Formats: sequence, C-alpha cells, structure tokens
Amino acid sequence: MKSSYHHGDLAESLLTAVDEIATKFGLEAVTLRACAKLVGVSPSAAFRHYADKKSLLTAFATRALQQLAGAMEKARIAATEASTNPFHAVGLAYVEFALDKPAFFRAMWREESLYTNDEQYIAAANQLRAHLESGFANTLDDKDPDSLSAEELLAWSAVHGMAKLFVEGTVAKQDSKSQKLARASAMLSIMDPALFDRR
Amino acid sequence: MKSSYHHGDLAESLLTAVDEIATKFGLEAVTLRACAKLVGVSPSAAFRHYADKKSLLTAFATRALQQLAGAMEKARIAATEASTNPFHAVGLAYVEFALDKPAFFRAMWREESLYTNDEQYIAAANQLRAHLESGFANTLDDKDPDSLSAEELLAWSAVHGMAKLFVEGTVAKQDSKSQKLARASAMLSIMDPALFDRR
DNA sequence: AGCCAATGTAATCACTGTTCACATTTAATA
DNA sequence: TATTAAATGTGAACAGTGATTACATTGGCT
Repeated sequence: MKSSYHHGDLAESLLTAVDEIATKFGLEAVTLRACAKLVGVSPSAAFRHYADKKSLLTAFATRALQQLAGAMEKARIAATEASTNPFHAVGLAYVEFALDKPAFFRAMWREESLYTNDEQYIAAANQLRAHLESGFANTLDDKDPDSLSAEELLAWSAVHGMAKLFVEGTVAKQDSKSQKLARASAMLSIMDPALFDRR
Repeated sequence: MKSSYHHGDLAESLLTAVDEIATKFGLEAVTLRACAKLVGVSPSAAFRHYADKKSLLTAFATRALQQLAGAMEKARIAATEASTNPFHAVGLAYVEFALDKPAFFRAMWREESLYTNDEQYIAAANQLRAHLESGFANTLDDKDPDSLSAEELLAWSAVHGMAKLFVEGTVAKQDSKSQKLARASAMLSIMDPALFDRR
C-alpha cells in the first residue's frame, strides 16, 4: 500500500482535477498534463482510463449534468412540499446552479469538446429535460424524447437561454447573484400564462 | 502590383478563411496556421493584423453578430410591411440563422475563445438585443442597457436558448430544418400572452 | 511462488500559438 | 527622383499541447 506507483482511483481523481482547475482557472486551462500533474501522475497515465481528452471532458460534463439534475430534483420536491410553483423552483435551481458553478455549467454544454453521442451523456441530458418538464408537466415518466410540445420547448429554452446569457455575461453583467436570481424569478413568473393558462 | 509578397487585404482574407474552415470542418479545425495556409501566407503574418488568435476570432464573431442583426432587421421590416407579428418574424430569423450557419452562430457565443469586452463585439451584441426587442417593444432607440424588463429577458432567453438547443443537437436532433422552424414558430406563438397580454 | 492483466512511466511525435530577427514592399519626404 | 521610414510578410525558433509507443511496476489469481 501507499505504493506511490499505482494510484488507486485515477479515473475519479482526474475528474476532480478537472473540476478544480476549471473552477480556479477556467475551462481553457484544463489540460491533460495539468490534470495529471495535479493528481501526481504522468500525463500518459490518463490514457489508461480515458481514450481521449474529449472522453475525460465528456465524463466530467456527464457528472455535471447529474449534479444539476440532482439540484433540480431537490428544488422540485421542496416546492411540492411547500406547495409553491414547482416549475418556478426548478427553473430557479437551474439558473442558480449555473451561477454557482459556471465551470460545470459551461463544460456540460461545450459541444465541440464533448462526445455528444456518448450514451451516458445523452442519458444525463435527457434526465435533465425530464426534471425540467416535471416542474410543469404531469406526464413525468416514460416520455418519448421525440414528443416535444411547444410548452416544453419554451420552458427548456427560456431557462437554458437565460442561464447561458447570465453565465456568458451577455446580459445583466454587473448584477449581483441575487439580482440575477430576482430577474430569473420575474421571468419565470410571466411565463406562467404561456405554460399553464392555455385553453 | 501582383507582388506576391504583400497580400493586399490580409486582415479581411483571414476572416473569410475562418469562415471557410469553420463551415467546412467545424470550429475546432480553425487554426491560425490553417487560415494562413489557406490564404497563402506564412503563419506569423497573421500577427501583423491580429494580436492574438483570440482577437481574430473576436473579429469573426463580431462579423457574425452583425450578419445576424442584419437578418433580423430584414425580417422585422418584412413583417411590418406584411403587418404580421414582428417579434415572431425576428425570432424565427434568429433561429433560422443559427440553423443555416451553425459555425457563425457557435463562434459568436464562444465566450472562452473571445475577448468579450472588446468594444465592437459588445456593440454588436447590444445591437442584436435591440433588434430582438424591436420585435415586440416600442422603445426601440436609446435603450439603457441596464434596464431589462422581464419580458425582454424572456424573449431574449427563449429565442437564444432554443437556437442553442437546436444547434447543439440537445433537442429535436432528428428533425429537419423546416420541422425545427415549425417548432420555433409554435413556441413563439405561445409566448405572445406572456409578452403582450400583460395587464 | 509465479504469471498475467492492469496500471503507470519516459521518450518521442506532430501540431499548436507565439516571438524574433530579418527581408521585402509601399509611401512619404527631401 | 532618390532615399528613407513605416508597413507588411518570412523563416526559424520556442514552449506547450494531445497522443502513441515500448517498457516498468504492481496486484491479484491460480
């Protein structure tokens, strides 16, 4: 033991290294060699666990998607218990996650540096959508991914778009986090008639 | 003349080289050296015109933003003349641009590889927002960029988010372009009550 | 104990952005 | 017009990147 040769759980450690570096220095600074050095291992060791840098980033993005899904789930449950608007809660959770962990949020949507047809990645992304819809649709389970109502698309687009605009700094750049959340809240509120009051 | 030494308009040619490569092989394939080779010039020549690769990409992104703004403007005018819903038209133009020129669309929002505090880039981005708002707000001119109503944020977010979800392939991956546009149209329609029927 | 698969290493490759000293061309000035 | 200064392009280098390969070390299985 303490054989400094075999690391023990390199695959996992590399993921947290990605996290650490991306959070501290931005996604561009995430380099295979930097991760290896941080973990204390030679650069080529990483290739025993990930075929690619892209594969590593895909795994990381998948992890991030799952975290976000978890946060949304939690928010939905809390809202249900408090019998407040669950879509509102889930949408806010989405934005809040983006604001709190921009590195994660960016990583999970960096199509070009991801294997977007990776099984697990797709599964996680679908789960995310389901969680978002669960906030306002009742047909939670066994959704056909092909069936996408205009309401679903609107909800998904608006929340996702807002989060991106915030994180990119395209909009409300000088607002504090709480100000941005207030904006998000206001936006979600005016969406209600489009999502619920249809007749 | 025809002195093959001085190129004549390298700065501009490099931009079209970016376009060509990005369109043909994707944004990841856009490399300084590839652009230089395509233009027929040595790699270091590019640095006489752009301080950075990032600078070049920022210029390209700015160009793209302006193109998109132009398309939106055109759509708004056409809608006004036909007295159809201008927001609908502008939003559709936004999505259509993203579908037609994904390389441009991706480039213009690649925060990490852009100088997002570049003057011209910011100006172009603001213009874009103004065009989008012009589709449904009447206060077109001299907007305070800090004032952002919930309606504006919703419009901006929904259209932007949808375009991104389409381009990334997160949603409706197997739909044809016209099917996606139909989805967009439907989404824009159900947004109306949120944007206009407020009281 | 001994072997084999799993895991880590070192050296190396092609390629990237970038810089620097130098070459060439254009434009301005005398 | 001749000379010079500024603008523009070149070629050779540099360090850093992802990736591959042959080899070293280890742990688990029989």
